[in-house]
Amino acid sequence: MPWEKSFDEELALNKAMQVFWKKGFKSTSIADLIKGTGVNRGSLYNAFGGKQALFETVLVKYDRDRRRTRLAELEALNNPKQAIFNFFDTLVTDTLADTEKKGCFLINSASEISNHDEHVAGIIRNGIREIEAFFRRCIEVGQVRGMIRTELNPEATANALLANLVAIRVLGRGTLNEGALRSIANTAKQSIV
Amino acid sequence: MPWEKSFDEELALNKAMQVFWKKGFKSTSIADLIKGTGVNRGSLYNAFGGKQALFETVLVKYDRDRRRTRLAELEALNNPKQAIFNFFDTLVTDTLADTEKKGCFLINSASEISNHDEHVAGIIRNGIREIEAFFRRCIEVGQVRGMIRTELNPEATANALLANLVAIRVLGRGTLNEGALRSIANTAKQSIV
DNA sequence: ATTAGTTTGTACCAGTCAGTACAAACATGT
DNA sequence: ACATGTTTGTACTGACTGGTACAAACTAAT
Repeated sequence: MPWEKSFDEELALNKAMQVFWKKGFKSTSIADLIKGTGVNRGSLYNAFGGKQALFETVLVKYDRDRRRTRLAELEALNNPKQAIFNFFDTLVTDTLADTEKKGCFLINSASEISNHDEHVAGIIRNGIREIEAFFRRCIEVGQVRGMIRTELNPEATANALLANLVAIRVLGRGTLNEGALRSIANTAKQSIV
Repeated sequence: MPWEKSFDEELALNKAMQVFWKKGFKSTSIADLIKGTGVNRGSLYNAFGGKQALFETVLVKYDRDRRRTRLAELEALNNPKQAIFNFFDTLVTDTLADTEKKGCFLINSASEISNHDEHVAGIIRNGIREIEAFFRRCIEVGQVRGMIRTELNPEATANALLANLVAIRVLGRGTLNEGALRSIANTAKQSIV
């Protein structure tokens, strides 16, 4: 009967993710994916469909495995103010340590959103919206517990935090230096104390 | 002796700018540029060099004709607080009116900065730095004149304004809706009152 | 009218693009 | 040992990539 695949599908997806993450959809060629994953042409098309389908799979995987688990992790701290502080501290640390200047796959995709169809755009919008919702929940809970200023509008403040996140991710890929990035992260943190 | 060009070089550059602006460097093909400018292949290479050279020319032109003159215009108001308010109001208006979702050419380029060489990266960084410097000058002058809170750190606040600008430009291309964009612009304005 | 110096249009190049076709390789079930 | 049905590697497709070559078209000076 069937024959087992000679490659680890999960591993290949993760490697494909790295390639798309670093280069973006348009700049990634099938040849790049073959090289990056080690999976040959036939198997790649057989297992994942074409470039578009693979990108979508990998973006959803990123959104599920990284963004979602990361936010759940922070929310599990059960300390909303610390969650937001932790978020921005880690954000800057990661950005500075990221020698490949990959940034955030979701936000990178958002900035080339016009290259994608409505379905992918929906995945992106949803991911971004959930980040904003995470910030909002943190603020609301923090306010109830008296850890965050109650005069803040949770919605507006969440949007402001989102804006700072996006700017750090976009400009952290080679435009701004460490000092400026830290400054923005600091503004984000100060906005809720 | 020589023969006058049959096309308006300035006009062609502006049309080429539109194409690169909308699609980005990597996604723009020579065929796109020929169609967009109306200039044929031979003349295009003759007048502007290759794709890379044309992009650089057009980016510098944008930086000079748009970013620089816009900031000079605002600075000429001689009312720093109003300049910043005006900046963010116009920013949102423009973003919402921008049916092509082009965003800002400079910031678009910053988000694909890894596709470019060091020279182009320098142009981008310089443009961004000058925006930040504009914000900083506005804040410092505003503080001297008692129009802006003196407890604000001009540098940090300028970076925060820059962050809000970038987020509106990036997420305004199809990720966020009007309400969220206005919310971010409002946060920016509120941060200096 | 001839010449000189540019510009213009088109044909062409080699390389790359995403995607397909398909035979050979293969491990399992009989 | 054989049949089964999937996986794998490679050759190939036609379209597109950025860029070049070059003859024809052209204007201005002689």
